[in-house]
Amino acid sequence: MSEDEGASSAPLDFIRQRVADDVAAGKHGGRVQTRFPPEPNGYLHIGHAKSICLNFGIAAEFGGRCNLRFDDTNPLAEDTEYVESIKEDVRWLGFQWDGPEYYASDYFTALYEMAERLILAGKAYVCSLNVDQVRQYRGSWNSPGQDSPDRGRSIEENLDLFRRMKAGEFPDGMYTLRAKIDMASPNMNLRDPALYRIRHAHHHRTGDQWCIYPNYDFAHGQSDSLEGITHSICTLEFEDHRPLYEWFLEALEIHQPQQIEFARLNLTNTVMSKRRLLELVKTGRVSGWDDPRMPTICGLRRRGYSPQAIRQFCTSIGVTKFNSTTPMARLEEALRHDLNESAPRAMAVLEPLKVVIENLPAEVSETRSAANHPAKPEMGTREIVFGREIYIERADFMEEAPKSFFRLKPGGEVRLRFAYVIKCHEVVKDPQTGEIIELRCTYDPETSGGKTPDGRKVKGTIHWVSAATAVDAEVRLYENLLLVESLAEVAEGEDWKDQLNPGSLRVLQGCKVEPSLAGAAVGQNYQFERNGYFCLDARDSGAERLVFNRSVSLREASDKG
RNA sequence: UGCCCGGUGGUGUAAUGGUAGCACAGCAGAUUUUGAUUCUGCUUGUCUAGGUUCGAAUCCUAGCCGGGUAACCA
Repeated sequence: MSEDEGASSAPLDFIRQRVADDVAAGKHGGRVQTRFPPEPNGYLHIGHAKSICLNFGIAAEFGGRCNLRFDDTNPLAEDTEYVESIKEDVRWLGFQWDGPEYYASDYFTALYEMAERLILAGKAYVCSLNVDQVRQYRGSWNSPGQDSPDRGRSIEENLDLFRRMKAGEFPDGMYTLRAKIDMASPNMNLRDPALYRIRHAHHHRTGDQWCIYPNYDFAHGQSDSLEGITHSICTLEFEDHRPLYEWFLEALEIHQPQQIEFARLNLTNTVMSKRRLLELVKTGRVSGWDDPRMPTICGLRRRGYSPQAIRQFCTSIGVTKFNSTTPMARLEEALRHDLNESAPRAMAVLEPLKVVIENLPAEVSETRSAANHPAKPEMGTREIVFGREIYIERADFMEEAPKSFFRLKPGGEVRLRFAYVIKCHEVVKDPQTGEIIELRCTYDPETSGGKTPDGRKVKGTIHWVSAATAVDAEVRLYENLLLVESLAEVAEGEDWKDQLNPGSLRVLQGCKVEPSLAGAAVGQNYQFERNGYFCLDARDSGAERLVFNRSVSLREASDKG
């Protein structure tokens, strides 16, 4: 990891401060152990990356360990497809969990035994209320709940019923196991929460071995405890669950990790909820979980984001309890910051306009040397060919240009990067449509390498590719998924999908790229000079077809003519 | 309406009772064979009202505003 990711000199966020205090105080013997606990019911996104960087980062910085644990207590939602993608994404981000990957389902037997212990201690009971009744009995914010009629069931009967639940004697929903806490608690989570529900469902790992499954609250804390977690870091919405988390561990008298909550990441102009992400995939609004417009880790990867850019972004946004929204520009800036350093440069013309150099014979071609990085000679050079016919960007020519436009115009000069200064003499148009189809220019042989020995100023420099050696490519340009910054702005009753940006994907065919790019490898980032950062599309590129994704554009001056 | 949590420039984030700093964005300038990069400078902030203190962004009280919360989801 690069220097600017280091946390050594940076001030500690409130969680790291707390961990540091605990270590200093010798809590847990000075040991630090965290965990990243995804539910395998969807793909990881940039919000998860924040959590991953936090948990793995803290473990690394304090000489501790970090577990990967799948929180798979709901067989209806979970699948091995998600398990595999999550493992791949965590690794790709640059983290390695300690030991094997863990699963809450590994603890089903242990959790079952804990439940029996609670029953034996008179702290849990089997309840026959259905979902609606439970809701009614729970009361409201302003009124206390009522005890379930089964709350006074004997320990023997509770144990018998619970064992028969496990044995599969009852249909789904007939009984639940509930904690006996306080139906009048101001914290709803403490009004006799459900611990176990009957679900005759196939689990992705335990198969049909179980027909009762623990709920999150009963599984999470004890899983943390079983693994010896010291700091259980989660998002803000679990804050109200902390008293329950602690209640179970105290009732069971087992190792007690400290739950600490932080604010999840919100990004502008995109969607982050698993539900909406799934909806985009299912309705075909995007090509899949790894569509380059998606804020998923695999989407960002395919888009061309580097793991270090994502990590750098995650450390730069900080960790607090304040519910904030980070501008998407911030993520993009992190990518530019990384790729500006590391990406070799190349030339590619996205919307080609042919230029004929009239004073250069067709049979003459010149080889020129081009730097792969303007500030890093150690990245070497490559050879590019200059010939009579070249392509330039249509946008780099203007027939009637304002003064502020300093690229090519009729009668004007412009420098071809790494080559010569050319002058435009004639604009050839399609007689029918009036569309500009070709420019007739001459080059100045005295300006080899773009230098002007006579000292005249040529302000504009544009990129180009030679027609003779150019390779065809498809280029995909991306914009934000959402037109609005936040879906909170969408009125009640409206479909949030109406806010999707219809221009989020623009496909350009017939782009002309320099021949060196024909050998581009998946995972290699390039800067196409003056156009942005690009990478080969991992899914749609092939031997016969070059497809490049624009990861992010270059920053652009606002007064560009 | 209860309970819990939060509120520092436009956006985020530091300052741990002692000079309100940094990043991103914005603006201005320098450099530049990428209108990129780099460099320099600038604008903008402690929710409100009381209190404690020599001194408060920080501690206390009240209010205001924002978020979370009443699945057999996680």
